[in-house]
Amino acid sequence: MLLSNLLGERLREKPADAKIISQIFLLRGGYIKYVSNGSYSLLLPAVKIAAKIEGIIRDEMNKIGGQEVLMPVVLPRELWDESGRYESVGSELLRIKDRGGREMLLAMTHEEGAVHLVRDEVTSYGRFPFMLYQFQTKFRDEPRCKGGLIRVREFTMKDAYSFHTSQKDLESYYKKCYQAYENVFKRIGIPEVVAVASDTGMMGGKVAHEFMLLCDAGEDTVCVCEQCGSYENIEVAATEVEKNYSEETAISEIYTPDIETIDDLAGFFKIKKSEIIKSAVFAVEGSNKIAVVFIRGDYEVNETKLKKIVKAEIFPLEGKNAALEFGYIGPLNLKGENIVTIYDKSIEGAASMVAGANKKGYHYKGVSVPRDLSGITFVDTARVNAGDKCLKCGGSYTLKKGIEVGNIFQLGTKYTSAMKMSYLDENGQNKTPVMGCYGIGVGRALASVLEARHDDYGAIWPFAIAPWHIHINLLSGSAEMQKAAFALYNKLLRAGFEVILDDRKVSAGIQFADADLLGVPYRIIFGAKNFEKGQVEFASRDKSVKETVALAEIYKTAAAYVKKALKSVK
RNA sequence: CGGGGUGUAGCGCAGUUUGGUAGCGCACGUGGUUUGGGACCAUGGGGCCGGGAGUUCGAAUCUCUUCACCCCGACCA
Repeated sequence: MLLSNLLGERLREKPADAKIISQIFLLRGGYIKYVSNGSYSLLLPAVKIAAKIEGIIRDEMNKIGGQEVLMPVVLPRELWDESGRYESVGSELLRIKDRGGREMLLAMTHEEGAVHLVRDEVTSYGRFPFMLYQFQTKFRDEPRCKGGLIRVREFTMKDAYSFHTSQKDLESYYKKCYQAYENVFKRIGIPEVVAVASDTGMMGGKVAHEFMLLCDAGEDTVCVCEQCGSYENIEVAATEVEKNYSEETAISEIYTPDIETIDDLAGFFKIKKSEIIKSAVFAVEGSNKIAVVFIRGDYEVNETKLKKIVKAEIFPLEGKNAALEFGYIGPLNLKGENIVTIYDKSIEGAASMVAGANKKGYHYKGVSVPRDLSGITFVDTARVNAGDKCLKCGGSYTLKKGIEVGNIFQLGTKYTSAMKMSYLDENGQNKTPVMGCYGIGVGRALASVLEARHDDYGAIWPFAIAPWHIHINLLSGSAEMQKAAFALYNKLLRAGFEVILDDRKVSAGIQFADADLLGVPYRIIFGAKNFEKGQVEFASRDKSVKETVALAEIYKTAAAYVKKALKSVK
């Protein structure tokens, strides 16, 4: 490739709307071009990197017995009606109509498609287990996209689906896939990706892991215990709340005008937040019920946990409601129709607490949960705080941000039973297969590598996924030097190496800056001064190699480095 | 969907307060001097000032409206 022919403008300045490292360098380096909210065109460097990432994923999927397929992006509504997801999934699912007015959808994931693909054919236990996968465009109508390729509406995803005759078999395959994922992330250059125990969300199923790159650009919060090496998504992480409550005291009603927030209360009573019972109010979707959660003042409600408890979508409620006195809601004397009260474990046994009196301008002091409330059960709805105790080892949690690059789910029979897939077992009995699914976002993986592998000037692509192996800078000089550079370029190409030659007549500074943005692992520099002495410079992008080589030797040197690198990534 | 902000050339921005010929830097074309970390001189091309409606002799600038984008929150596989 001649750089003079490469499409994709490289920018000197950071685009105003770009916020995170990978987005800035992808835009500045001419890898991607913004089209509209959450969609980008990819230019050659990004396409080449994505293809290499796909190649590595494909290799690892094949190694665990996967077979590649390709399903349609546009699916008929009927298929999603079978699983119930046409109704249950919200507006992230883009619903469209064809010319005949038939209802279609842009598949955002392919459990339905995968079951449809195999259910007529695989009707005997002898055909199990198997896994199929594809690389395919997904469209998800996200409410808010950001971060370049980190969170987009249209993207390429590797999605895989495995089918089994037992949960046990699924579990053993799940382990293989887990290992395959670790291999993928290692091979594409981000071995630091960790597996995080996670919620299964709308996918259903029991066990799930997210593979996360821990970094500040991440949108998920991961609860990490350094002591025992456990990683959990904050959505599922649990802790045992530290309790040391004071003696019971008599209850009294206190006039607290305009003291409505936890901070104000703590200040007013000169107490800690942990001495307050907080009330969090949520609307429950699909009913007129209102869930009121009583939780200790130093904790927040984890909405994922709450969703599971009320078995419905929930939305935080603020402001006016006839039955509730916002700012003064408490567990005692709470009246009102359609109110569901939920008590978090953090207030179990709590005494001498401050809580709302359900009367405008008043709070109670001296509330004792064991004494003043009866017949209640406590559930875990609390969002873990940094420093909380790890349930596994007693260590203390830290909270970190992470980018979810991939995920794996044990789905169980949610889709196979809903879509009436069955097979005959050894005894001629009808059985429902057990499913797993496994995804990796290719573009997100690309962006994640960039988040982890860059310097102040641009990308430092790991060799295995770099768009080119060698970048030749041809600075201004004699016609003879030009000839030599092109001769080397052609020789390397013929030998099968991927080479980009900067043949533009621009200053050295521009050439170097653009080379840094493109992040190619090895660089050969033809400059007049060295060339007069019969030499060229050979350097690596990560600065670990920099040597001046005789012109006669440069092919050998470059080929040796690249061959060695090629071998190491196999 | 709620709160805040921004829309002016491919990119980064000024101009809007106080209405009066649409500007600067980078990028791009041409000629020349340069050439190892984003050179310089000269010259040129590129704009419905996000869209619509209004006020006005006159609107990038004032009013109304609409759209898009960004940030915080909500949502999210």
